[in-house]
Amino acid sequence: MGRGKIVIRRIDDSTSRQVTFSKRRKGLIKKAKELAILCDAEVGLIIFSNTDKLYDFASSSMKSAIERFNKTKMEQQQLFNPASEVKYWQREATALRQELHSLQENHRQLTGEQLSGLSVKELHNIESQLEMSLRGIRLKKEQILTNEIKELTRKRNVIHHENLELSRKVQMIHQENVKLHKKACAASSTGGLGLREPEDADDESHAQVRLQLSQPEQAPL
Amino acid sequence: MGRGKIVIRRIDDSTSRQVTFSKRRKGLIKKAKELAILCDAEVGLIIFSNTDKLYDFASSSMKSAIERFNKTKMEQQQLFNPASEVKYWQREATALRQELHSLQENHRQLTGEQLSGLSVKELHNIESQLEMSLRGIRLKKEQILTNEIKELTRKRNVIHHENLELSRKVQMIHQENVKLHKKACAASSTGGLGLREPEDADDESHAQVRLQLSQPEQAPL
DNA sequence: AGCTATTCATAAAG
DNA sequence: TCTTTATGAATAGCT
Repeated sequence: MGRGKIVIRRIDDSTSRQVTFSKRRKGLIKKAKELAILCDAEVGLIIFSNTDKLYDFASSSMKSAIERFNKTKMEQQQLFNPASEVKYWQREATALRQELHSLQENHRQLTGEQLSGLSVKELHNIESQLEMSLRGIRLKKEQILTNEIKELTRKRNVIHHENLELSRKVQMIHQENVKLHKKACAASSTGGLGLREPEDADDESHAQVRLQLSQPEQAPL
Repeated sequence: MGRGKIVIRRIDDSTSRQVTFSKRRKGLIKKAKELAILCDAEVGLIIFSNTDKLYDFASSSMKSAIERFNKTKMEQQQLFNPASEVKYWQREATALRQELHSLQENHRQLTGEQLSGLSVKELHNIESQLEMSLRGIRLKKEQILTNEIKELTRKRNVIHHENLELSRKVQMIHQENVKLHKKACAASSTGGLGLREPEDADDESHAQVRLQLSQPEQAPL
């Protein structure tokens, strides 16, 4: 699978050998990973370059792979002198792993990743469970949204009332000014000068602006 | 590198998984050998199938590879002396516990047990995930049911055809009997006795029963 | 390190 | 499992 076919024998040129090692090592580790995942296998791979550099891959852990290997080969189980504490932690890890696996399976089923080997009845149960979960999720979401809407409505009402209050005050001030103005006019006409009655002053024109908000309605739900 | 592209994830179907395992294991071991020869490397490969069967390859010997691995690792981080071995397993347990907790939380959320503290966005994501799961479940269920319906339809057709065949045979037998009966009558009238021509005998009356089934229709879906 | 022309590995089907 | 075949991947030989 290259520009040309090659014979499988030690590559003499050290540079080429190094390059090929680098490429093929990567490929080998990739394939080891794929095998472990695709086929649910435990894989341990140890590679020493001819310059004594170590590269390794283990689907779970190399320790696990080696121990399993030794156990299976029924060889020296005394390779690591097992203190009782070690055994304790090993058992702990085994138990946790077991629990993890069982939960992972359940999770895969719930996620719909691993549905083979399930009966219609089992599928139906999972379906029901998912439907219930979905109802729960939606209920919770609606609760949150409802609360947010309520809160917003409350704030809007507060602001609306503040606005009404302000409008009223502006109105009052405006009327006060009109009264004062009329009195002033009466006073000036008594003074004999025929001045044109002025419109509202520019300063006061904003009092005419009605900060009218739409009426708050009851929030849905 | 096959008829189609595949995603690297656990193969659900155990038969396919087994087939793929067999092929890829061979390929992996071949490449491990090639790497060892081409690049003058020491390679050790341990593979356990998900049925606990061991396959291995070592360029020199597995013992050598493992010992060299342990030696290198020990030099690197003293991992396998008793004191740090305890620490190793403690770390292992901690990591597993962490993974377990995270998965448990995810699971609880998916199940709708623990929804507090989630934002609407997060809830929406979970909702989408659940909807996808549900679609998967339903698809799978429908597949199974569709297959069962197909199978039943097939069987029904087979039985229907068998029934038609039987009806035909019964008809033939009936007609044979009618012919024989008429001959017998002719013979007896030649004999001069004015006997009344009889109806079909009781034994033959069942030949009239038509075992008619309703026409099989195409199954839905 | 990249880049292709090739060879290889293997997914799917029988 | 073994074979066949179509295709996607890996990689040998160059730059």
